[in-house]
Amino acid sequence: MAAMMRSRRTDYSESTKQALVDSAVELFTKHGYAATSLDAIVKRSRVTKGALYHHFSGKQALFEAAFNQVETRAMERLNKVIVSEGSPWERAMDGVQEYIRVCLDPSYQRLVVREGPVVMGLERWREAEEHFSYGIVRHVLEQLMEAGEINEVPVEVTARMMFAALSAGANIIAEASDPKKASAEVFTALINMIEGVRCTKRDG
Amino acid sequence: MAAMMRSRRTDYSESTKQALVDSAVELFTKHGYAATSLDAIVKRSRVTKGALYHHFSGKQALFEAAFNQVETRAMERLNKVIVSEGSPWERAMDGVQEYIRVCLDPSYQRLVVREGPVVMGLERWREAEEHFSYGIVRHVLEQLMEAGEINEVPVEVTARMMFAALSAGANIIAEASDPKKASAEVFTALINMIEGVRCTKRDG
DNA sequence: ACGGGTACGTACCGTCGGTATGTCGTAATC
DNA sequence: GATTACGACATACCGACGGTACGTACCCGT
Repeated sequence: MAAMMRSRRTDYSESTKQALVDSAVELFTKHGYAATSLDAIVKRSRVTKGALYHHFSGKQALFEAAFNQVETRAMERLNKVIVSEGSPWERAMDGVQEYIRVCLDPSYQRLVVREGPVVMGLERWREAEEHFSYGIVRHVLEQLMEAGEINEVPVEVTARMMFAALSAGANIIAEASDPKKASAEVFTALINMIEGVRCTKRDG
Repeated sequence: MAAMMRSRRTDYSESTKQALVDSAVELFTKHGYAATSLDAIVKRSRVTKGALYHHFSGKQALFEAAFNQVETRAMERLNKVIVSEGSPWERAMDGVQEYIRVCLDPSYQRLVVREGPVVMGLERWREAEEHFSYGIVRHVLEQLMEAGEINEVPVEVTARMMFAALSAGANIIAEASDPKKASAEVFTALINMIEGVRCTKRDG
């Protein structure tokens, strides 16, 4: 017997759920969490609050769904770059550049970087970041250490702080009147920071 | 004619206003901006909403008053260290250590670092930070460059990213089970980052 | 003493997150 | 193929909270 056929109802259901998440991402990005009413979200999704509360337990849960969607998309982009060929150092540099590009996405900035910790609470946010962007930064850093590219450093702490510097850099670029110039400056500033821990035996 | 005597009424008025700000700082720190109701604040201050709306235009304005109080106290501590004697490099290091200590204040973390940009909006927050902590970081960095301690770098960008790394480091320490160890790790990680831009002609 | 203005207190309104309940269509069961 | 059961919503409503309108007591200069 063939696998149970996917019912039409299920299609519709997932479609509305996806519509709710999409609307949430857009409106939360544009106006922020607090300034976005559920009425606005369901209106844009052409459903009612009944539908929303059928799929999600509340406003926070909807935010987390939106958060996860944005994070997942960002992580997919990053992973492509990280696993490509090249030396660990090169891949790390490519990763940095790609992450800066990721941070230029307004949704990523607003939902993940800025409002995430406030809305979800620090604990849950950290938990989520562990599986996503921060986890990647940490992974890259560990690979660099294993490859002998950089000195031994407290990984956890360094990764977090580098991650924060990265996010801040992305914010600068996003607001800059001259993104090209800002992007270059951020990149050099980052390189400088990383040079501080780079193994002295190697050269550029 | 002598200067107008400070009336008893004015004393009372400022006292209530101060009580409102103090309550705001405490409750916002403990439960966050959204989870703190005005009713709770006025109850703790033993006044009513009429008093609150007489002194402040709304919840946001009250938050900014609390924000400014926390920031001002923090800045006073930092300025004492920065203007003390010693070489630019030493003063900078002292400043870093003191700022880490400042960041251990839960009010500073919650109001200034985390909720500030979300509640006040990025624009107003940046504006405020320009006069406070970020302004100091930038100032120290410029002094180091003038003194020839570090290489020429894009000041604005580097200052912002260093500032972000600092804040992240403070967060780590605040949550760590072993604050002493975390504090040491954060400090070394920071030194590493700064070493990346330190002028190579000099030695430790 | 008295008019005026400051510093509040009281009562109320609109909005918004959340809930309880009804309804309609589809899918499993016989 | 009629019946039943359940999933996927819609509708109506509640309580909490931010904000407003208005009233009032008290001080202060004249």
